Amino acid sequence: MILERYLTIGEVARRSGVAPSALRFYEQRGLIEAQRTGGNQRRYERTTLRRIAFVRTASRLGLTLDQIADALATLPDGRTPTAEDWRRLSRRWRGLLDERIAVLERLRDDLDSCIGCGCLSLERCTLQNPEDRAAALGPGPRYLEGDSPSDVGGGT
Amino acid sequence: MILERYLTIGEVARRSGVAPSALRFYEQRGLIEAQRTGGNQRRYERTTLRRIAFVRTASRLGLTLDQIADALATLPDGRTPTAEDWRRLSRRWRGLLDERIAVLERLRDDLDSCIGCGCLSLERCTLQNPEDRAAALGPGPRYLEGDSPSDVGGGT
DNA sequence: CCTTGACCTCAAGTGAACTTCAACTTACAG
DNA sequence: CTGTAAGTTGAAGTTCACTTGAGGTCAAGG
Repeated sequence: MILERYLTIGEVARRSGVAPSALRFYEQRGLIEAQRTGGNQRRYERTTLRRIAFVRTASRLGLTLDQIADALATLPDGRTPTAEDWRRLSRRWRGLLDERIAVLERLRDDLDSCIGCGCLSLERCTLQNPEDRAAALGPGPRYLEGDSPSDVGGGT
Repeated sequence: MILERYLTIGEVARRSGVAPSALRFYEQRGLIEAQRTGGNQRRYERTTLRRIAFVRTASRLGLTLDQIADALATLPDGRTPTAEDWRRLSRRWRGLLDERIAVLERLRDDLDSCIGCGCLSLERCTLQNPEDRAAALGPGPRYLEGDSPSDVGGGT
């Protein structure tokens, strides 16, 4: 007999906005877990929704799934995490966000001065400073946020 | 034009900080071009350095190479681009940057209020608002679910 | 002439975060 | 009991921006 009402993967997907395939993927990566029915189907505890919320939010902030897994590993083992547990983890994002905003603002200022001269000179322009590159956005294009940048890139 | 000193791919790589393999890749994607020697080696015009600077900077701002190619396509055909040409293109980045910064700031504010409660609640938390999410990641995760997670009141 | 280092092409690999596919199996309403 | 929606697996595919590797050529100095 099932006292607690567990959630199927479809229910979790609907309520979290995360596709079933992504949930399976998260499980594979050790981010979430599930019970199984006799017929091998996943059944999620309700607290998993909060865990997924954490993962999605951290992901939006630009953390990799590995980093998120690390953060989740600091949660208490035996018991269901409390609000304070989640608070503790979330607080760490604050600094990260501040940093990223600062990097973008610096980039914007540099851009302003470069628009002034139109140079994009490799020798002089701050925009071309390789040191900044590491700090900027990590590898590859991370569009953290949505813009359909197509209206800037031109075309269509 | 015969007097112009052309640059080898290695020289361009050193001066631009972009790896030779990346330069070949950019060429393949139509972002830059080069003359060839009798022995089929690339020789770059000096103005190519500025073009590469543009590509790298736009890339740092989060534009895809396709979008950058579109932008470059608006440069005048016949002549070497002037400082004003580059200025015109760069100006369009300004708005993009502003937008991105604004989004991150909003996210930070939301985070602040969420840290207050530690909830990360799917029902209440702005951070979990699916509308934001659609805008969040551009290409990539596609959810086929059209449901809003606002069903079932009581919750956890 | 010979060696060495820079260069060439094309194909395949990388990594992040998923999605899609094929080929089943399970859960449950009627 | 049966039809079917929803679930299962593992492998492979996707996108982006490159890098790496194999196998070969070119340019320049001694």
